[in-house]
Amino acid sequence: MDTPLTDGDAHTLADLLKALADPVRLRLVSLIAASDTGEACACDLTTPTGKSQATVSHHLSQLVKAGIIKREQRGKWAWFSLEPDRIDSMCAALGSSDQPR
Amino acid sequence: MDTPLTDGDAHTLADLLKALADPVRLRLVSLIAASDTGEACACDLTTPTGKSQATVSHHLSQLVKAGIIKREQRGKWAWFSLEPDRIDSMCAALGSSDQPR
DNA sequence: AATACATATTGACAGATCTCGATATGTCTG
DNA sequence: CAGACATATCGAGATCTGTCAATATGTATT
Repeated sequence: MDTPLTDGDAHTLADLLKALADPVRLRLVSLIAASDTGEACACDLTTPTGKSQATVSHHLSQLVKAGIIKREQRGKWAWFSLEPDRIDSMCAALGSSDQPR
Repeated sequence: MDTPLTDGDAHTLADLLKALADPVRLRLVSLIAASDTGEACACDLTTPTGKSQATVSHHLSQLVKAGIIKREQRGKWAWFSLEPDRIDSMCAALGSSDQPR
């Protein structure tokens, strides 16, 4: 990168990083990513994290708000899948700032 | 990724992401990355962030502790440069978990 | 050694974040 | 429509984080 991040860009990127910077949320993302179909039901995500239903729901909401995963209601279940390219583009934004020249 | 992150891996990754998930620290990293020589003196990093000297010093310490940048004392000045590959390997760890298959 | 300067550390405060139990909302089934 | 079930939201407590003024530490200069 030739020019440093603007203040605004830094805030935007920080928000995205923050959404990912939690062990429970990383675990949720990787559980979804590791599923055969690429999506996972909220009901299957509570037990593996060892957190309460309320806590998991809260984390899933944060991931949705950050655009990292998306939510689809199907009957009484909520299904989550990765928002394609979101993490990749975050890495691209970071990658462009770690080359001294 | 075929298997989800372990709890330990998730914590490690989260710590690294957290170190980066702050507008001021992102700004610092990008200022260092954007410098001609690939390194920057602490004295040149205070003004652009608009924060106090103590705050900037604190953020730089966090980045060093996370292994994102390294510090070199040169006379009375402290020079900082990026720790090569640290961010790249973080992205690699993330990238391997955003492919449904 | 005394002074000046660059950076780090300390102590304190405000605000954010994680967590949970309790409750509300929404959806299916009988 | 009543009951059961899945998920979201609320309210509150505990902990973590960003910030700064004040002070300490370390380095060079005279």
